[in-house]
Amino acid sequence: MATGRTHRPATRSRGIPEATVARLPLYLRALTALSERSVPTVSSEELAAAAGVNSAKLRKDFSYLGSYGTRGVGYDVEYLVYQISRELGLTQDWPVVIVGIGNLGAALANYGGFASRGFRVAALIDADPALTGKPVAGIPVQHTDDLEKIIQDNGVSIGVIATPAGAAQQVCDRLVAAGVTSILNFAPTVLNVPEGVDVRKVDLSIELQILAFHEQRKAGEEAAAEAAAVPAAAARAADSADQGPDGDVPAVMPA
Amino acid sequence: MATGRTHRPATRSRGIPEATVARLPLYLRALTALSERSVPTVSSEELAAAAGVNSAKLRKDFSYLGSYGTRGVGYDVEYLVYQISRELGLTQDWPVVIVGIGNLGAALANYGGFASRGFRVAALIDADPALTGKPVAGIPVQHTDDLEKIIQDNGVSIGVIATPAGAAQQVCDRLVAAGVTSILNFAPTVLNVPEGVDVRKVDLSIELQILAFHEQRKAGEEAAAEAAAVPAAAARAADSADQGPDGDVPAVMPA
DNA sequence: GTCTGTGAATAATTTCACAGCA
DNA sequence: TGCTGTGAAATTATTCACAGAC
Repeated sequence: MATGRTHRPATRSRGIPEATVARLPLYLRALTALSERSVPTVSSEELAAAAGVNSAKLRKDFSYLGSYGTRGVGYDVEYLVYQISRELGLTQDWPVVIVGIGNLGAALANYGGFASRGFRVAALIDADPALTGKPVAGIPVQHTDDLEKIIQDNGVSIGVIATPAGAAQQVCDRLVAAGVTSILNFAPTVLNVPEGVDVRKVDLSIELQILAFHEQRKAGEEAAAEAAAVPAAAARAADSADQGPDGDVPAVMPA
Repeated sequence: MATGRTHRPATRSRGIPEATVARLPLYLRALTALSERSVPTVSSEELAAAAGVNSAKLRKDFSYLGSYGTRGVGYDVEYLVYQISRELGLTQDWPVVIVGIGNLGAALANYGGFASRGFRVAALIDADPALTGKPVAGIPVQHTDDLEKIIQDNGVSIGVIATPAGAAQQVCDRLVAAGVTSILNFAPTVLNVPEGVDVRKVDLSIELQILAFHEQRKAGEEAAAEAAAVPAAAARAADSADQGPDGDVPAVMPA
């Protein structure tokens, strides 16, 4: 699989930096909460705190969207909710299909956060005939055989893959062939897609691994620091000291 | 590796950039797959393709870990698996608790990707007494009342929150008070934690929203020009050429 | 010749700090 | 006065391009 190119256009889609786009949903959520509490306006400082970012970053982000605030006052909550929703494309209805209705697929089907934000679960699809017809989250599961028809009948352009890793690429290929151009992938595998198709990946174990890295550093800062700064042989000696199981360190060493 | 002192703000995580840490699990997964196929060595080009990144980035990333490759040859797969695992802290056992055993919590409990990477689900915890004692993924669910005891008895330092948003902060506070210092949060809310506690967030709907943004852009540039007049959307040439400027790597995808 | 490791160049992102408007 | 909007500076990340080990 050397074709590589599966990622978004490294350049800004329009004027908006990718990092900013990734934060817009955070702001939107914080704003929605304020809106529900009928808060009329909010300062960059307050909103930033609610979204978990700092205020300079938030103001910079908003500056890419336009000048939607009022100096000396802050931002109008409702207006900003609308502007961000529109910018994210959430003022329209997005039918999505979820493929792979295991535990995770069922969790996704039940997840309220989709429906409340312009996403509509148009269909659930699974390869297991035993599931076909059974309702999950009130939606009957359909069989993979009908995938193409389902996509086309519902005008689906966003697909969610929650299958085992082994099935993901095949499902992806079929989704893309049927017209899907954005894929949210929960399967722990790298998907190959043609130019023009966006893939985002959510990997449960990757996040844990990143936490483990930081956790380990908290546990013993200096020991780890030495290990990497020192030539391989020393590093290896160092860690065979505290590792026992797992057989041993692979014998092959460069140099 | 250049043990030499570049003046780096010692405030930051050791020498390894956060962006690199976030990619190590990707490399590790690709390497594990190669290892299972008994592939002895791999070049940066091949491994990068398997991990979905470009080779210069991969080599740069590895250079932060040390010089684990062999010029003219590539990387020894087993050795690299070991080094990255060690760097990520996966050579030790991490007991984790999952709090909130709904659909998502059950999916996480069943997820094989944890066990295979040094994470051990030490306990499942839920506030619903009806669930208490029932096994999920072979592990009996325990009641929230015992949260502190469970954390302490099992020496848990990593907690996973899969509760509804409303319960997340409270659960988080109790986890932290009981000694947890890393939290993986699936609840759609911003968690407040004291200094020294790491939080990573996985938000299912945020990813979909980012996709919708790009999808909208694909659908028609003119729609976006509705409210705010922007300079014409320069349709930028795609970044088609991705591989090295030298020889094209043979593409696997048949157009 | 091949392929890694890495300085140097470039690009993206964050932060600073303050001008300017309500 | 209070707070936004934004150039400029600082920081971080990516890519280039090539020296050097095999």
